[in-house]
Amino acid sequence: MTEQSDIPRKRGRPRKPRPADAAGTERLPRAGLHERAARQLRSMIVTGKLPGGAPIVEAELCEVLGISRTPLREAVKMLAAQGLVELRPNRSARVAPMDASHVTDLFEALGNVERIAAEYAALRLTATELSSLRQMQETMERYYGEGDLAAYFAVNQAIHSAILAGARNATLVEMHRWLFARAERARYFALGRHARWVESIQEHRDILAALEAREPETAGRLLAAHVMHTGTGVLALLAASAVAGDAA
Amino acid sequence: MTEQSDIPRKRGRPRKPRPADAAGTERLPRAGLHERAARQLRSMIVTGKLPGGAPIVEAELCEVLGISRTPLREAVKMLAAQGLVELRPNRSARVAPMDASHVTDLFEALGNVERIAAEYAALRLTATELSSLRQMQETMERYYGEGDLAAYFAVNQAIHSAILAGARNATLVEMHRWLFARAERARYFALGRHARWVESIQEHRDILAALEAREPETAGRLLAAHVMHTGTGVLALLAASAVAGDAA
DNA sequence: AGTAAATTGTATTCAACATACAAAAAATTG
DNA sequence: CAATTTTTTGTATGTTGAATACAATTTACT
Repeated sequence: MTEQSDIPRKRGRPRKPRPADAAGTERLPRAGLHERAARQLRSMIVTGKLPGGAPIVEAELCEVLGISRTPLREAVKMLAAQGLVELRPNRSARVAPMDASHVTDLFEALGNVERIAAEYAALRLTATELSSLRQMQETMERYYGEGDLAAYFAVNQAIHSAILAGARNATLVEMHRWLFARAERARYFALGRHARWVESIQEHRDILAALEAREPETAGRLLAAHVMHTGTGVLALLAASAVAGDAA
Repeated sequence: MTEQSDIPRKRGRPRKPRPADAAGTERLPRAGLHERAARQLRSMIVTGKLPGGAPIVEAELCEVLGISRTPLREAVKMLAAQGLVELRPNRSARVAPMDASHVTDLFEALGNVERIAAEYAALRLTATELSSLRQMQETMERYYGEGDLAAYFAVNQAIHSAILAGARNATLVEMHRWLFARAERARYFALGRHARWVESIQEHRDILAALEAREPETAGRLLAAHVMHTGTGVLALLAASAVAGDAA
Protein backbone atom coordinates (compact mmCIF):
# COMPACT_ATOMS: atom_id res chain seq x y z
CA MET A 1 0.00 0.00 0.00
CA THR A 2 1.43 3.26 -1.03
CA GLU A 3 -0.55 5.70 1.00
CA GLN A 4 -0.05 9.29 0.08
CA SER A 5 -0.93 12.44 1.86
CA ASP A 6 -4.37 13.74 1.08
CA ILE A 7 -3.40 17.34 1.55
CA PRO A 8 -1.38 18.75 -1.32
CA ARG A 9 1.11 20.97 0.43
CA LYS A 10 3.23 23.44 -1.35
CA ARG A 11 6.60 21.90 -1.17
CA GLY A 12 9.97 22.40 -2.56
CA ARG A 13 11.44 25.33 -4.19
CA PRO A 14 8.68 27.61 -5.41
CA ARG A 15 9.99 28.82 -8.70
CA LYS A 16 13.17 29.15 -10.56
CA PRO A 17 14.38 32.72 -10.90
CA ARG A 18 13.16 32.55 -14.49
CA PRO A 19 16.13 32.14 -16.79
CA ALA A 20 14.94 35.10 -18.81
CA ASP A 21 12.95 32.69 -20.95
CA ALA A 22 15.25 33.26 -23.89
CA ALA A 23 12.88 35.75 -25.37
CA GLY A 24 11.89 35.79 -28.97
CA THR A 25 12.98 33.24 -31.48
CA GLU A 26 12.46 30.13 -29.41
CA ARG A 27 8.89 28.99 -29.44
CA LEU A 28 9.07 25.52 -28.03
CA PRO A 29 12.24 25.06 -26.08
CA ARG A 30 10.25 22.62 -24.01
CA ALA A 31 10.07 20.11 -26.83
CA GLY A 32 12.43 17.18 -26.64
CA LEU A 33 14.93 16.56 -29.37
CA HIS A 34 13.19 13.41 -30.50
CA GLU A 35 9.97 15.36 -30.82
CA ARG A 36 11.52 17.93 -33.07
CA ALA A 37 13.35 15.26 -35.01
CA ALA A 38 10.08 13.44 -35.57
CA ARG A 39 8.43 16.59 -36.83
CA GLN A 40 11.25 17.37 -39.22
CA LEU A 41 11.41 13.82 -40.45
CA ARG A 42 7.68 13.72 -41.05
CA SER A 43 7.91 16.94 -42.96
CA MET A 44 10.71 15.56 -45.09
CA ILE A 45 8.67 12.48 -45.89
CA VAL A 46 5.48 14.35 -46.66
CA THR A 47 7.19 16.79 -48.98
CA GLY A 48 8.91 13.98 -50.77
CA LYS A 49 12.38 15.10 -49.75
CA LEU A 50 12.66 11.57 -48.49
CA PRO A 51 10.85 9.65 -51.21
CA GLY A 52 9.00 6.40 -50.62
CA GLY A 53 11.30 3.46 -50.21
CA ALA A 54 14.30 5.59 -49.38
CA PRO A 55 16.57 4.10 -46.73
CA ILE A 56 16.94 6.00 -43.49
CA VAL A 57 20.64 5.97 -42.72
CA GLU A 58 20.96 7.09 -39.15
CA ALA A 59 24.36 8.72 -39.37
CA GLU A 60 23.36 10.74 -42.38
CA LEU A 61 20.22 12.13 -40.84
CA CYS A 62 22.02 12.84 -37.61
CA GLU A 63 24.35 15.05 -39.57
CA VAL A 64 21.48 16.79 -41.29
CA LEU A 65 19.42 17.35 -38.16
CA GLY A 66 22.40 18.09 -35.97
CA ILE A 67 21.56 15.57 -33.30
CA SER A 68 22.95 12.27 -32.14
CA ARG A 69 21.64 8.87 -32.96
CA THR A 70 19.68 8.27 -29.78
CA PRO A 71 16.93 10.86 -30.25
CA LEU A 72 16.84 10.20 -33.97
CA ARG A 73 16.27 6.56 -33.33
CA GLU A 74 13.40 7.33 -31.01
CA ALA A 75 11.87 9.60 -33.61
CA VAL A 76 12.14 6.88 -36.23
CA LYS A 77 10.43 4.43 -33.92
CA MET A 78 7.56 6.83 -33.42
CA LEU A 79 7.15 7.37 -37.12
CA ALA A 80 7.24 3.65 -37.62
CA ALA A 81 4.41 3.22 -35.16
CA GLN A 82 2.52 5.78 -37.20
CA GLY A 83 3.11 3.81 -40.34
CA LEU A 84 5.25 6.38 -42.12
CA VAL A 85 8.41 4.30 -42.04
CA GLU A 86 9.11 0.60 -42.06
CA LEU A 87 11.72 -0.90 -39.77
CA ARG A 88 13.58 -4.03 -40.65
CA PRO A 89 15.74 -5.86 -38.16
CA ASN A 90 19.40 -4.99 -38.47
CA ARG A 91 18.80 -3.12 -41.68
CA SER A 92 18.15 0.49 -42.47
CA ALA A 93 14.62 1.59 -41.85
CA ARG A 94 12.86 2.70 -44.99
CA VAL A 95 10.32 5.34 -45.80
CA ALA A 96 7.10 3.43 -46.30
CA PRO A 97 6.64 2.96 -50.04
CA MET A 98 3.54 4.23 -51.78
CA ASP A 99 2.39 1.56 -54.14
CA ALA A 100 -1.01 1.55 -55.76
CA SER A 101 -2.68 -0.92 -53.44
CA HIS A 102 -1.45 1.01 -50.46
CA VAL A 103 -2.89 4.25 -51.74
CA THR A 104 -6.15 2.56 -52.58
CA ASP A 105 -6.46 1.10 -49.12
CA LEU A 106 -5.45 4.33 -47.51
CA PHE A 107 -8.04 6.50 -49.17
CA GLU A 108 -10.71 3.89 -48.78
CA ALA A 109 -10.03 3.83 -45.06
CA LEU A 110 -9.71 7.59 -44.79
CA GLY A 111 -12.90 8.13 -46.70
CA ASN A 112 -14.80 5.84 -44.41
CA VAL A 113 -13.36 7.40 -41.28
CA GLU A 114 -14.56 10.74 -42.53
CA ARG A 115 -17.90 9.17 -43.31
CA ILE A 116 -18.25 8.11 -39.69
CA ALA A 117 -17.24 11.54 -38.56
CA ALA A 118 -19.73 13.22 -40.86
CA GLU A 119 -22.52 10.99 -39.62
CA TYR A 120 -21.87 11.97 -36.05
CA ALA A 121 -21.17 15.56 -36.96
CA ALA A 122 -24.54 15.86 -38.66
CA LEU A 123 -26.10 15.00 -35.33
CA ARG A 124 -23.72 16.76 -32.98
CA LEU A 125 -22.55 19.95 -34.65
CA THR A 126 -23.82 23.08 -32.99
CA ALA A 127 -25.50 25.83 -34.96
CA THR A 128 -22.49 28.01 -34.32
CA GLU A 129 -20.14 25.45 -35.73
CA LEU A 130 -22.35 25.00 -38.73
CA SER A 131 -22.33 28.68 -39.53
CA SER A 132 -18.58 28.67 -39.06
CA LEU A 133 -18.38 25.86 -41.58
CA ARG A 134 -20.49 27.79 -44.03
CA GLN A 135 -18.21 30.75 -43.64
CA MET A 136 -15.21 28.54 -44.33
CA GLN A 137 -16.93 27.27 -47.42
CA GLU A 138 -17.39 30.79 -48.72
CA THR A 139 -13.81 31.67 -47.92
CA MET A 140 -12.65 28.60 -49.77
CA GLU A 141 -14.71 29.47 -52.81
CA ARG A 142 -13.27 32.95 -52.79
CA TYR A 143 -9.74 31.60 -52.73
CA TYR A 144 -10.72 29.29 -55.54
CA GLY A 145 -11.87 32.24 -57.54
CA GLU A 146 -8.62 34.07 -56.86
CA GLY A 147 -6.63 31.00 -57.76
CA ASP A 148 -4.80 31.01 -54.45
CA LEU A 149 -3.76 27.39 -54.24
CA ALA A 150 -2.13 27.35 -50.82
CA ALA A 151 -4.94 29.22 -49.12
CA TYR A 152 -7.52 27.03 -50.79
CA PHE A 153 -5.78 23.96 -49.49
CA ALA A 154 -5.46 25.32 -45.99
CA VAL A 155 -9.15 26.12 -45.72
CA ASN A 156 -10.07 22.82 -47.29
CA GLN A 157 -8.08 21.04 -44.62
CA ALA A 158 -9.60 23.21 -41.92
CA ILE A 159 -13.08 22.21 -43.06
CA HIS A 160 -12.27 18.54 -42.85
CA SER A 161 -10.77 19.04 -39.41
CA ALA A 162 -13.84 20.95 -38.28
CA ILE A 163 -16.10 18.13 -39.36
CA LEU A 164 -13.93 15.68 -37.48
CA ALA A 165 -14.05 17.85 -34.41
CA GLY A 166 -17.81 18.05 -34.73
CA ALA A 167 -18.05 14.32 -34.28
CA ARG A 168 -17.10 14.83 -30.62
CA ASN A 169 -14.88 11.81 -30.47
CA ALA A 170 -11.22 12.23 -29.56
CA THR A 171 -10.30 8.75 -30.72
CA LEU A 172 -11.83 9.37 -34.10
CA VAL A 173 -9.81 12.55 -34.39
CA GLU A 174 -6.64 10.70 -33.48
CA MET A 175 -7.38 8.05 -36.04
CA HIS A 176 -7.95 10.69 -38.64
CA ARG A 177 -4.66 12.39 -37.88
CA TRP A 178 -2.96 9.05 -38.11
CA LEU A 179 -4.30 8.37 -41.58
CA PHE A 180 -4.07 11.96 -42.68
CA ALA A 181 -0.34 12.14 -42.18
CA ARG A 182 0.04 9.44 -44.79
CA ALA A 183 -2.60 10.80 -47.10
CA GLU A 184 -0.96 14.19 -47.02
CA ARG A 185 2.16 12.69 -48.49
CA ALA A 186 0.17 11.14 -51.30
CA ARG A 187 -1.74 14.33 -51.80
CA TYR A 188 1.49 16.27 -52.11
CA PHE A 189 1.99 14.62 -55.46
CA ALA A 190 -1.23 15.91 -56.85
CA LEU A 191 -0.64 19.35 -55.54
CA GLY A 192 -0.69 21.52 -58.62
CA ARG A 193 -1.64 18.95 -61.14
CA HIS A 194 -5.14 17.71 -60.79
CA ALA A 195 -7.57 20.51 -61.57
CA ARG A 196 -10.50 18.77 -60.02
CA TRP A 197 -11.30 21.78 -57.91
CA VAL A 198 -14.54 22.60 -59.62
CA GLU A 199 -16.06 19.27 -58.74
CA SER A 200 -14.40 19.39 -55.35
CA ILE A 201 -16.04 22.70 -54.55
CA GLN A 202 -19.43 21.39 -55.54
CA GLU A 203 -18.95 18.27 -53.46
CA HIS A 204 -18.10 20.39 -50.47
CA ARG A 205 -21.26 22.40 -51.02
CA ASP A 206 -23.38 19.28 -51.04
CA ILE A 207 -21.71 17.92 -47.93
CA LEU A 208 -22.28 21.14 -46.07
CA ALA A 209 -25.90 21.15 -47.13
CA ALA A 210 -26.38 17.63 -45.81
CA LEU A 211 -24.79 18.58 -42.52
CA GLU A 212 -27.04 21.59 -42.19
CA ALA A 213 -30.03 19.44 -43.02
CA ARG A 214 -28.93 17.05 -40.25
CA GLU A 215 -28.87 14.10 -42.60
CA PRO A 216 -26.13 11.78 -41.33
CA GLU A 217 -26.28 9.16 -44.03
CA THR A 218 -26.19 11.62 -46.88
CA ALA A 219 -23.39 13.66 -45.35
CA GLY A 220 -21.36 10.56 -44.66
CA ARG A 221 -21.86 9.08 -48.09
CA LEU A 222 -20.96 12.31 -49.84
CA LEU A 223 -17.87 12.94 -47.75
CA ALA A 224 -16.60 9.40 -48.25
CA ALA A 225 -17.09 9.72 -51.99
CA HIS A 226 -15.34 13.06 -51.97
CA VAL A 227 -12.28 11.69 -50.21
CA MET A 228 -12.15 8.66 -52.45
CA HIS A 229 -12.31 10.85 -55.51
CA THR A 230 -9.18 12.54 -54.29
CA GLY A 231 -7.69 9.12 -53.80
CA THR A 232 -8.37 7.98 -57.33
CA GLY A 233 -6.85 11.22 -58.59
CA VAL A 234 -3.68 10.60 -56.68
CA LEU A 235 -3.71 7.04 -57.84
CA ALA A 236 -3.84 8.00 -61.48
CA LEU A 237 -0.96 10.37 -61.03
CA LEU A 238 1.00 7.75 -59.17
CA ALA A 239 0.48 5.25 -61.95
CA ALA A 240 1.60 7.83 -64.47
CA SER A 241 4.83 8.53 -62.64
CA ALA A 242 5.42 4.89 -61.74
CA VAL A 243 7.27 4.45 -64.97
CA ALA A 244 10.24 6.33 -63.63
CA GLY A 245 11.18 5.87 -59.99
CA ASP A 246 10.41 2.46 -58.66
CA ALA A 247 12.05 0.41 -55.94
CA ALA A 248 10.81 -3.07 -55.25
CA MET B 1 35.53 18.95 -22.78
CA THR B 2 35.01 15.32 -23.34
CA GLU B 3 38.63 14.41 -23.02
CA GLN B 4 39.44 12.04 -20.19
CA SER B 5 41.56 9.25 -21.49
CA ASP B 6 43.84 8.56 -18.54
CA ILE B 7 41.84 5.80 -17.06
CA PRO B 8 40.43 3.19 -19.39
CA ARG B 9 36.83 2.97 -18.32
CA LYS B 10 34.63 0.07 -18.89
CA ARG B 11 32.28 1.02 -21.65
CA GLY B 12 30.26 -0.92 -24.09
CA ARG B 13 28.59 -3.85 -22.48
CA PRO B 14 30.66 -5.81 -20.03
CA ARG B 15 27.62 -6.54 -17.96
CA LYS B 16 25.75 -9.15 -19.89
CA PRO B 17 28.17 -11.04 -22.09
CA ARG B 18 25.46 -13.49 -22.99
CA PRO B 19 21.91 -12.75 -22.01
CA ALA B 20 21.24 -16.28 -23.22
CA ASP B 21 17.70 -15.21 -24.03
CA ALA B 22 17.19 -14.34 -20.44
CA ALA B 23 13.61 -15.02 -19.46
CA GLY B 24 12.12 -18.33 -20.37
CA THR B 25 9.53 -17.89 -23.07
CA GLU B 26 11.58 -16.67 -25.99
CA ARG B 27 9.85 -16.80 -29.30
CA LEU B 28 11.50 -14.45 -31.72
CA PRO B 29 15.24 -14.24 -31.26
CA ARG B 30 15.32 -12.37 -34.55
CA ALA B 31 13.37 -9.48 -33.04
CA GLY B 32 15.24 -6.53 -31.64
CA LEU B 33 15.15 -5.87 -27.94
CA HIS B 34 12.97 -2.83 -28.36
CA GLU B 35 10.48 -4.94 -30.23
CA ARG B 36 10.29 -7.49 -27.46
CA ALA B 37 10.23 -4.79 -24.84
CA ALA B 38 7.31 -3.15 -26.59
CA ARG B 39 5.44 -6.44 -26.66
CA GLN B 40 6.04 -7.15 -23.02
CA LEU B 41 5.15 -3.63 -22.02
CA ARG B 42 1.96 -3.77 -24.01
CA SER B 43 1.10 -7.04 -22.36
CA MET B 44 1.72 -5.56 -18.94
CA ILE B 45 -0.52 -2.64 -19.71
CA VAL B 46 -3.28 -4.76 -21.20
CA THR B 47 -3.35 -7.15 -18.28
CA GLY B 48 -3.44 -4.30 -15.84
CA LYS B 49 -0.09 -5.14 -14.32
CA LEU B 50 0.70 -1.55 -15.13
CA PRO B 51 -2.57 0.17 -14.31
CA GLY B 52 -3.79 3.30 -15.99
CA GLY B 53 -2.00 6.39 -14.84
CA ALA B 54 0.95 4.47 -13.44
CA PRO B 55 4.29 6.15 -13.99
CA ILE B 56 6.78 4.35 -16.19
CA VAL B 57 10.05 4.57 -14.36
CA GLU B 58 12.68 3.57 -16.83
CA ALA B 59 15.22 2.15 -14.43
CA GLU B 60 12.63 -0.03 -12.76
CA LEU B 61 11.36 -1.55 -15.95
CA CYS B 62 14.88 -2.07 -17.22
CA GLU B 63 15.49 -4.20 -14.17
CA VAL B 64 12.31 -6.15 -14.73
CA LEU B 65 12.83 -6.74 -18.43
CA GLY B 66 16.55 -7.28 -18.13
CA ILE B 67 17.52 -4.71 -20.72
CA SER B 68 19.12 -1.31 -20.70
CA ARG B 69 17.38 2.00 -20.99
CA THR B 70 17.98 2.63 -24.68
CA PRO B 71 15.76 -0.09 -26.14
CA LEU B 72 13.23 0.43 -23.40
CA ARG B 73 13.01 4.07 -24.29
CA GLU B 74 12.42 3.21 -27.92
CA ALA B 75 9.69 0.81 -26.93
CA VAL B 76 8.02 3.46 -24.81
CA LYS B 77 8.09 5.88 -27.71
CA MET B 78 6.39 3.34 -29.93
CA LEU B 79 3.70 2.66 -27.40
CA ALA B 80 3.22 6.37 -27.01
CA ALA B 81 2.67 6.74 -30.73
CA GLN B 82 0.08 3.98 -30.41
CA GLY B 83 -1.66 5.88 -27.67
CA LEU B 84 -1.05 3.39 -24.90
CA VAL B 85 1.23 5.64 -22.88
CA GLU B 86 1.52 9.37 -22.46
CA LEU B 87 4.88 11.07 -22.49
CA ARG B 88 5.50 14.23 -20.60
CA PRO B 89 8.60 16.33 -21.11
CA ASN B 90 11.27 15.60 -18.55
CA ARG B 91 8.89 13.59 -16.44
CA SER B 92 8.07 9.95 -16.20
CA ALA B 93 5.88 8.68 -18.98
CA ARG B 94 2.55 7.40 -17.76
CA VAL B 95 0.27 4.61 -18.78
CA ALA B 96 -2.62 6.30 -20.55
CA PRO B 97 -5.47 6.60 -18.07
CA MET B 98 -8.83 5.04 -18.84
CA ASP B 99 -11.48 7.53 -17.91
CA ALA B 100 -15.09 7.17 -18.93
CA SER B 101 -15.06 9.56 -21.87
CA HIS B 102 -12.01 7.85 -23.26
CA VAL B 103 -13.65 4.45 -23.12
CA THR B 104 -16.81 5.81 -24.69
CA ASP B 105 -14.90 7.36 -27.56
CA LEU B 106 -12.78 4.29 -28.01
CA PHE B 107 -15.61 1.83 -28.37
CA GLU B 108 -17.61 4.19 -30.50
CA ALA B 109 -14.66 4.45 -32.87
CA LEU B 110 -13.90 0.76 -32.73
CA GLY B 111 -17.49 -0.16 -33.35
CA ASN B 112 -17.62 2.01 -36.41
CA VAL B 113 -14.35 0.71 -37.77
CA GLU B 114 -15.74 -2.78 -37.49
CA ARG B 115 -18.88 -1.58 -39.15
CA ILE B 116 -16.89 -0.43 -42.15
CA ALA B 117 -15.04 -3.71 -42.21
CA ALA B 118 -18.26 -5.70 -42.05
CA GLU B 119 -19.74 -3.72 -44.90
CA TYR B 120 -16.80 -4.50 -47.13
CA ALA B 121 -16.54 -8.04 -45.85
CA ALA B 122 -20.13 -8.72 -46.76
CA LEU B 123 -19.19 -7.90 -50.33
CA ARG B 124 -15.71 -9.32 -50.46
CA LEU B 125 -15.59 -12.43 -48.31
CA THR B 126 -15.14 -15.62 -50.28
CA ALA B 127 -17.41 -18.59 -49.78
CA THR B 128 -14.52 -20.44 -48.21
CA GLU B 129 -13.93 -17.69 -45.69
CA LEU B 130 -17.62 -17.60 -44.91
CA SER B 131 -17.74 -21.28 -44.15
CA SER B 132 -14.63 -20.85 -42.07
CA LEU B 133 -16.42 -18.14 -40.12
CA ARG B 134 -19.39 -20.38 -39.60
CA GLN B 135 -17.14 -23.08 -38.26
CA MET B 136 -15.57 -20.59 -35.87
CA GLN B 137 -19.00 -19.63 -34.71
CA GLU B 138 -19.82 -23.22 -33.91
CA THR B 139 -16.54 -23.70 -32.14
CA MET B 140 -17.19 -20.61 -30.08
CA GLU B 141 -20.61 -21.80 -29.11
CA ARG B 142 -19.18 -25.13 -28.08
CA TYR B 143 -16.62 -23.42 -25.86
CA TYR B 144 -19.42 -21.34 -24.46
CA GLY B 145 -21.32 -24.49 -23.60
CA GLU B 146 -18.26 -25.93 -21.91
CA GLY B 147 -17.66 -22.71 -20.04
CA ASP B 148 -14.13 -22.42 -21.34
CA LEU B 149 -13.58 -18.72 -20.94
CA ALA B 150 -10.14 -18.36 -22.45
CA ALA B 151 -10.92 -20.43 -25.52
CA TYR B 152 -14.18 -18.59 -26.03
CA PHE B 153 -12.36 -15.29 -25.98
CA ALA B 154 -9.67 -16.46 -28.35
CA VAL B 155 -12.19 -17.64 -30.94
CA ASN B 156 -14.23 -14.51 -30.50
CA GLN B 157 -11.19 -12.43 -31.25
CA ALA B 158 -10.34 -14.62 -34.22
CA ILE B 159 -13.79 -14.04 -35.68
CA HIS B 160 -13.42 -10.31 -35.45
CA SER B 161 -10.01 -10.51 -37.04
CA ALA B 162 -11.37 -12.68 -39.83
CA ILE B 163 -14.06 -10.15 -40.61
CA LEU B 164 -11.44 -7.43 -40.70
CA ALA B 165 -9.30 -9.49 -43.02
CA GLY B 166 -12.31 -10.08 -45.22
CA ALA B 167 -12.54 -6.37 -45.88
CA ARG B 168 -9.39 -6.66 -48.00
CA ASN B 169 -7.93 -3.43 -46.75
CA ALA B 170 -4.57 -3.47 -45.02
CA THR B 171 -4.96 0.04 -43.67
CA LEU B 172 -8.26 -0.84 -42.10
CA VAL B 173 -6.64 -3.82 -40.45
CA GLU B 174 -3.86 -1.65 -39.11
CA MET B 175 -6.33 0.84 -37.76
CA HIS B 176 -8.23 -1.94 -36.10
CA ARG B 177 -5.13 -3.30 -34.44
CA TRP B 178 -4.32 0.17 -33.27
CA LEU B 179 -7.66 0.59 -31.56
CA PHE B 180 -7.90 -3.00 -30.48
CA ALA B 181 -4.78 -2.82 -28.37
CA ARG B 182 -6.44 -0.20 -26.25
CA ALA B 183 -9.82 -1.85 -26.23
CA GLU B 184 -8.28 -5.10 -25.12
CA ARG B 185 -7.03 -3.40 -22.01
CA ALA B 186 -10.47 -2.10 -21.22
CA ARG B 187 -11.95 -5.46 -22.02
CA TYR B 188 -9.62 -7.16 -19.62
CA PHE B 189 -11.55 -5.59 -16.81
CA ALA B 190 -14.77 -7.20 -17.81
CA LEU B 191 -13.16 -10.52 -18.31
CA GLY B 192 -14.93 -12.79 -15.91
CA ARG B 193 -17.50 -10.40 -14.63
CA HIS B 194 -20.09 -9.47 -17.15
CA ALA B 195 -22.08 -12.52 -18.17
CA ARG B 196 -23.39 -11.01 -21.35
CA TRP B 197 -22.24 -13.99 -23.31
CA VAL B 198 -25.69 -15.24 -24.15
CA GLU B 199 -26.60 -12.07 -25.94
CA SER B 200 -23.13 -11.86 -27.38
CA ILE B 201 -23.48 -15.28 -28.93
CA GLN B 202 -26.79 -14.38 -30.45
CA GLU B 203 -25.40 -11.13 -31.83
CA HIS B 204 -22.59 -13.05 -33.45
CA ARG B 205 -25.10 -15.39 -35.03
CA ASP B 206 -27.02 -12.50 -36.52
CA ILE B 207 -23.88 -10.86 -37.83
CA LEU B 208 -22.75 -14.04 -39.49
CA ALA B 209 -26.16 -14.46 -41.05
CA ALA B 210 -26.01 -10.96 -42.49
CA LEU B 211 -22.57 -11.62 -43.90
CA GLU B 212 -23.73 -14.82 -45.51
CA ALA B 213 -26.72 -13.00 -46.93
CA ARG B 214 -24.33 -10.43 -48.38
CA GLU B 215 -26.12 -7.58 -46.68
CA PRO B 216 -23.48 -4.95 -45.93
CA GLU B 217 -25.64 -2.46 -44.10
CA THR B 218 -27.17 -5.01 -41.80
CA ALA B 219 -23.90 -6.70 -41.04
CA GLY B 220 -22.22 -3.38 -40.34
CA ARG B 221 -24.99 -2.09 -38.14
CA LEU B 222 -25.14 -5.27 -36.11
CA LEU B 223 -21.41 -5.50 -35.63
CA ALA B 224 -21.15 -1.88 -34.57
CA ALA B 225 -23.92 -2.37 -32.07
CA HIS B 226 -22.25 -5.52 -30.79
CA VAL B 227 -18.96 -3.77 -30.15
CA MET B 228 -20.63 -0.82 -28.51
CA HIS B 229 -22.57 -3.13 -26.23
CA THR B 230 -19.26 -4.47 -25.03
CA GLY B 231 -18.14 -0.90 -24.55
CA THR B 232 -21.05 0.06 -22.37
CA GLY B 233 -20.48 -3.07 -20.32
CA VAL B 234 -16.89 -2.10 -19.71
CA LEU B 235 -17.99 1.43 -18.96
CA ALA B 236 -20.40 0.32 -16.28
CA LEU B 237 -17.72 -1.77 -14.65
CA LEU B 238 -15.28 1.07 -14.83
CA ALA B 239 -17.72 3.41 -13.17
CA ALA B 240 -18.33 0.83 -10.46
CA SER B 241 -14.65 0.50 -9.66
CA ALA B 242 -14.01 4.21 -9.98
CA VAL B 243 -15.08 4.63 -6.39
CA ALA B 244 -11.89 3.06 -5.15
CA GLY B 245 -8.72 3.91 -6.98
CA ASP B 246 -8.70 7.40 -8.34
CA ALA B 247 -5.93 9.87 -8.85
CA ALA B 248 -6.74 13.34 -10.02
C1' DA C 1 34.10 -17.61 -51.67
C1' DG C 2 36.67 -14.49 -47.81
C1' DT C 3 37.71 -10.20 -45.81
C1' DA C 4 36.95 -5.29 -44.84
C1' DA C 5 33.95 -1.42 -44.38
C1' DA C 6 29.79 0.36 -43.14
C1' DT C 7 25.66 0.37 -40.39
C1' DT C 8 22.62 -0.94 -36.94
C1' DG C 9 21.88 -2.59 -31.94
C1' DT C 10 22.80 -2.01 -27.15
C1' DA C 11 25.08 -0.36 -22.92
C1' DT C 12 26.99 3.13 -20.35
C1' DT C 13 28.16 7.84 -19.17
C1' DC C 14 27.37 12.69 -18.51
C1' DA C 15 24.34 16.58 -18.24
C1' DA C 16 19.84 18.91 -17.55
C1' DC C 17 15.79 19.14 -15.18
C1' DA C 18 12.41 18.53 -11.58
C1' DT C 19 11.09 17.32 -7.17
C1' DA C 20 11.70 16.60 -2.17
C1' DC C 21 13.67 17.84 1.96
C1' DA C 22 15.82 21.04 5.06
C1' DA C 23 17.07 25.24 6.74
C1' DA C 24 16.80 30.11 7.15
C1' DA C 25 14.47 34.48 6.84
C1' DA C 26 10.29 37.17 7.30
C1' DA C 27 5.82 37.99 9.18
C1' DT C 28 2.28 37.38 12.48
C1' DT C 29 0.58 36.91 17.10
C1' DG C 30 0.66 35.95 22.18
C1' DC D 1 9.69 41.10 22.57
C1' DA D 2 9.68 36.07 22.12
C1' DA D 3 7.56 32.23 19.99
C1' DT D 4 5.31 30.21 16.23
C1' DT D 5 3.84 30.08 11.73
C1' DT D 6 4.61 31.10 6.98
C1' DT D 7 7.32 31.99 3.18
C1' DT D 8 11.41 31.83 0.86
C1' DT D 9 15.91 29.88 -0.25
C1' DG D 10 19.46 26.27 -0.53
C1' DT D 11 20.81 21.66 -1.33
C1' DA D 12 20.46 16.80 -2.15
C1' DT D 13 18.65 13.16 -4.87
C1' DG D 14 16.49 10.74 -8.33
C1' DT D 15 14.89 10.61 -13.12
C1' DT D 16 14.84 11.75 -17.79
C1' DG D 17 17.50 13.58 -22.02
C1' DA D 18 21.20 12.93 -25.06
C1' DA D 19 25.78 11.43 -26.60
C1' DT D 20 29.40 8.23 -27.04
C1' DA D 21 31.66 3.67 -26.97
C1' DC D 22 31.57 -0.95 -28.06
C1' DA D 23 29.47 -5.32 -30.12
C1' DA D 24 27.04 -7.72 -33.78
C1' DT D 25 25.33 -7.94 -38.07
C1' DT D 26 24.93 -6.89 -42.79
C1' DT D 27 26.76 -5.17 -47.11
C1' DA D 28 30.47 -4.19 -50.27
C1' DC D 29 34.65 -5.42 -52.33
C1' DT D 30 38.03 -8.19 -54.37
